[in-house]
Amino acid sequence: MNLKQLSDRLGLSQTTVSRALNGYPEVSEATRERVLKAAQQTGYKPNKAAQRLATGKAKSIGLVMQSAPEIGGDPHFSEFLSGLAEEAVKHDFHFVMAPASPDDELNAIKRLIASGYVDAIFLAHVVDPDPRVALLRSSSIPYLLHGRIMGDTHDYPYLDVDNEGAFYTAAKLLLQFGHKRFALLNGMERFTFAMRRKIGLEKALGEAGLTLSPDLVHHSVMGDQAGFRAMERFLARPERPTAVLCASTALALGAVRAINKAGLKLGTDISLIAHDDVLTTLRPENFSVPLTTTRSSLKAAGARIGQRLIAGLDGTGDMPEQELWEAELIVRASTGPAPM
Amino acid sequence: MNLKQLSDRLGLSQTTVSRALNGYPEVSEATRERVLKAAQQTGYKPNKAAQRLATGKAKSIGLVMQSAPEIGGDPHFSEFLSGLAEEAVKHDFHFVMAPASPDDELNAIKRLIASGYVDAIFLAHVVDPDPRVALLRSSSIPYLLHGRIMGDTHDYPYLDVDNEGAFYTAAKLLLQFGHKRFALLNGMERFTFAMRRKIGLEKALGEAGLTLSPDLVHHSVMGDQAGFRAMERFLARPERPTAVLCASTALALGAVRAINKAGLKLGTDISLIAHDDVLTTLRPENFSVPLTTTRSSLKAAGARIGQRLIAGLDGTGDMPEQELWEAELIVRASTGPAPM
DNA sequence: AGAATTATCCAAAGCGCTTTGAGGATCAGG
DNA sequence: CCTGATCCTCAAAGCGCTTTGGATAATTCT
Repeated sequence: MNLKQLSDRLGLSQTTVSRALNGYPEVSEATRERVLKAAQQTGYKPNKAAQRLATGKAKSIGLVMQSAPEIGGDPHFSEFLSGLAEEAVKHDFHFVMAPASPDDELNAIKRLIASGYVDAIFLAHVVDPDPRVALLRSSSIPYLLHGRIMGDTHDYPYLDVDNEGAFYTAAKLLLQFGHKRFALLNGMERFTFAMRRKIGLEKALGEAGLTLSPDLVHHSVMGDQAGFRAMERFLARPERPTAVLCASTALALGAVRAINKAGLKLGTDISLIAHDDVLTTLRPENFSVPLTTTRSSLKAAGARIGQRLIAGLDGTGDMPEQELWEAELIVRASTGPAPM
Repeated sequence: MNLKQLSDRLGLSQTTVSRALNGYPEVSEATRERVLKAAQQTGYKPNKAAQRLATGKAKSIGLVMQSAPEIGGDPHFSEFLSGLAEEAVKHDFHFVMAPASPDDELNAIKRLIASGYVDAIFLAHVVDPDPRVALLRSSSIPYLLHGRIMGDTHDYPYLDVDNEGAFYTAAKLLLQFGHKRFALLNGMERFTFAMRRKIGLEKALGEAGLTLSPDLVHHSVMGDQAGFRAMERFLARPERPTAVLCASTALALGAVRAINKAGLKLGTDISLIAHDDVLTTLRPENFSVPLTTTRSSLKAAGARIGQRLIAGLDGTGDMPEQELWEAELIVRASTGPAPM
């Protein structure tokens, strides 16, 4: 069923039907009702591609999804997506996901923009320098980053968590407890969120006259396996760390296992703080020793990004261009005084 | 840059340019090369919406994503998606995700079909009866299910894991070990995969003259928290189970924690087998006591589904309509003889 | 050389929608 | 009864692409 058929059936012109459907004032209430009812009955749904072609708007936001094996089943990604989705569904938006191999991401974005399929583009996993950001900047399509590039230039729209501040605060707490030897289980080094977390930690240590030993820093995907392995290595060192910062609860899961296996007691022999993205499947409060965390909901970030993007497109937008969310420090049992 | 501009610039007609670009034979090699080069230089990318409108094909597959809070950040979903994506990227397909609140899913599918944005539809989280399947069946759009409805009718295309067989086999192993009291930590009751797993377990028990106590069956989302709580309840019962089947490693994670907390030894006091979807972030072999599992990669399923869907659209397809994958039983340390 | 192919290229229609610029009713006021 | 204003409705153009049915130029055959 298309517009023509529907209007023929109603004995009206396509114009009138289209206007009735889209809420234009030039059509009488009686007619509008008749049209609406007929559309309902016949199950008429406008063809999006045609609509898109005619209006230039598509109520859709695009995202390229890196389909690297390492990033594939990332629960962080899906958690974020679910927030985005929740917001999208409210406004009848959908997303177009263009999967791309990592080396082809730039082209994927170009294709996505040129395709005319999307009204706006969202980007995550920011690195530095990030050619994708440069591309978006020079294109005319609205976009929004989850994360920031490094440096203090704020001439692009983003939503980010204050990762530096989060780990700075976390480190401060551990320093107060008298810890001196810190380890860091971080995400992939190329991502700016990981860089900033490291910087936050180093800053706090620096203020206490300490430095972060490169041997006690680990960068990897944020899975429990990586956490376990890295932690085992850390614990095997002659001077093992007494305080650990983890970039995710998944890493922490592995780390805790290594700690248990080594016969150490979490919160006593060794303190740990993890960043908590509030993943539905892995809650820090449910660890055998509940985890102290810096918390910031990924899902909420997704929802907020959806909101901003959509509002921007609707022209409703009077949104801040940049947003920096503070993470909450939630103290639980995994942190305690440094052992003597 | 659009077709008209490009052809003007080349002094050719749109027809010729279009044909050159799409590999039709009616154009000389010299011209084709000239066109291709110009397209390259100007960065011309055909407008997908227009292409779609003209051809009816869009190289895109649609999926409605339930945006229920419970299902939101499901790592199973993203694991699957990553497989799908990997396959899609190979063939330059993309997906259109239509988020939908659970009570509106049917409409979301209808909209997606009518939108003309997608060439095929994929569905997961099959329930029974599943109105979505009925809808797809009666529509003319190609589709594919991940999972099956109940019963033995095979008149719709699907890819499923033999969940019944997997849990049957798992239960058999435990029965051989002399276990008599079984518990089941399952996914949401309404999903057919959960139903089938329960059936598999019951069948094995039935053959041994045993029955599954309803008090030792738990249905919930597959997160560690739910696993922990349910397991704690099970262990608090006067006659606690000696064997547990878990529908996911995330559930198992919680269950194991409860077991540890109760001071029981996994693989000795209590045996556990989990279904392993091969999530990147949670590997059963990395549990403190490595988990015996029934394994079937979700990601591989995603890839396979992408492959079938795409092949079907290309007409390349000579694919089986139905596929049932057997899960492998991988025995590790979490299973052992029933305690005396 | 003239006719019949064949190789190239083109004009125009059409996909389903929105939107502009007018035209036909309908109603009130003179 | 006629005029101007107010509603309502319509025909047609256009969004950017593919594709059908010719046309023109180049090539081959007799």
